[in-house]
Amino acid sequence: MAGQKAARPSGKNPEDRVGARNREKILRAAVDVFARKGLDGTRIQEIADQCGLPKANVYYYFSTKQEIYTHVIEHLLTGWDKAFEHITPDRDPREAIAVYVRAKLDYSRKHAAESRFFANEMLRGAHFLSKQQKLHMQRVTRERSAVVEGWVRDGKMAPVDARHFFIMLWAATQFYGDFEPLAANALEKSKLAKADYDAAAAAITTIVLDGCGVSA
Amino acid sequence: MAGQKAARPSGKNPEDRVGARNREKILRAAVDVFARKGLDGTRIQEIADQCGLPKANVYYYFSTKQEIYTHVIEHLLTGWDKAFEHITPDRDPREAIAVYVRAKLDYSRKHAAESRFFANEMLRGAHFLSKQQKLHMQRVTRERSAVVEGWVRDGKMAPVDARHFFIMLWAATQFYGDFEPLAANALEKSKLAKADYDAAAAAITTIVLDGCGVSA
DNA sequence: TTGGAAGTTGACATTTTGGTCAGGTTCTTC
DNA sequence: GAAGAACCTGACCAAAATGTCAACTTCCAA
Repeated sequence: MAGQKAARPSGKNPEDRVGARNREKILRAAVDVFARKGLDGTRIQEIADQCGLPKANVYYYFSTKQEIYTHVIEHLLTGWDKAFEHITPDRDPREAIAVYVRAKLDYSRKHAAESRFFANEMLRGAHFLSKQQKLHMQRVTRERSAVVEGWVRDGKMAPVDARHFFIMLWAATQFYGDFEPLAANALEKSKLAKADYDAAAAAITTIVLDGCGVSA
Repeated sequence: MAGQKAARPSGKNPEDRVGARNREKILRAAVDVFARKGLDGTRIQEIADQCGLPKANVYYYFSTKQEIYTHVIEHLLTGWDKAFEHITPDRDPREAIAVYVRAKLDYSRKHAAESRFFANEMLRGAHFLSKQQKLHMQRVTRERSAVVEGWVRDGKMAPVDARHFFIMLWAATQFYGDFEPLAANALEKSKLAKADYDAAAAAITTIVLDGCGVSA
């Protein structure tokens, strides 16, 4: 009875091999558990349970817990700069920023586990990010900051510091997903609904674009 | 030789007793370790090492790890609403908000461990916050939101959603301390200096107060 | 069809760690 | 100065978790 499993496409090409799919399964489960419990709080047994594999089988694919963790990071960083693609020179800044905020908030809401995992890793000092990964993030940030700086040069925006501007947007948009309990508590709700994210998007966009209009 | 320790004021009043000071020492060390490692990542032995007490002595004062954790939360929440005191109805909103941002960023920088500990707890779902503590935070938020709403009514500010406004300020100001590696990386530095916090304060204040001045 | 590679798994060895305890010292009070 | 409270601590223990292994099944290519 060992090795019993659901019907699968017989593995002609490597991507279809049982191994590839099991790796995926493990990684998916791992994101979730790591996000909730952190690296040390996570028990391999729990990852195993969550993806319906025996623990020893998990160890067949990954030799240590840290190896799983590292792979998860690698996996996640692929989608990190996705929302940035809305920030392009040809676009109207007003619209581009609004769309960016929406996209980020959407990601925070729909991929809360990934987002939290990432936040957790940062909170811990980002020890598991490779030099290369950091450089990638730097490059992407630099590129998109240049776009904002271009807008400023063209007189389409006030002269804001582009990097701090992005940091502010990251912070605001991640907050709702990552620190959901705090945000919900502040809004006096037990948990956030989609409507709250919509309100957040509206508020952030308004404030960032127009300021809070205080009389000078 | 057991019980050997430095000269101390003989304990006339309870606050001076060895116990009180040791509890403090343990709690101080605990904030630091918990902030770096999280609840599960923290070994009592490490807290013990950090405050120069044998592990068994730590257990003399606190019977479980969670008890230490809970005490730390209690301890921290005392200072949570400190920065809020700048938000008062009689003040000019422009100035009050600027000062608030400064104060929060200052706290993030100077008490990075506390701030991270708190973020960590939120990230994990705030399981260890008591109902009472949540209510306290709600009340404080509600009060200060009312102040902002007052400013809006008086025509001193544009009609922003006060709660989301505060959430945004929390997010932005905590980010630099809590996610230092990410912020530093974005600014292409190895670590943040005071000057970076100053720049952050300036940028946040400008953006929030005046918006990024995009042409409508 | 057959041989080796890939995958599976229960049981086990090892290490780590939270927590206990008994026997001590030091402090305070009367 | 004596008794009891407060405090200290090395040596343990039991539970839990990581990681190993050897025997097994399934898959695939020739």
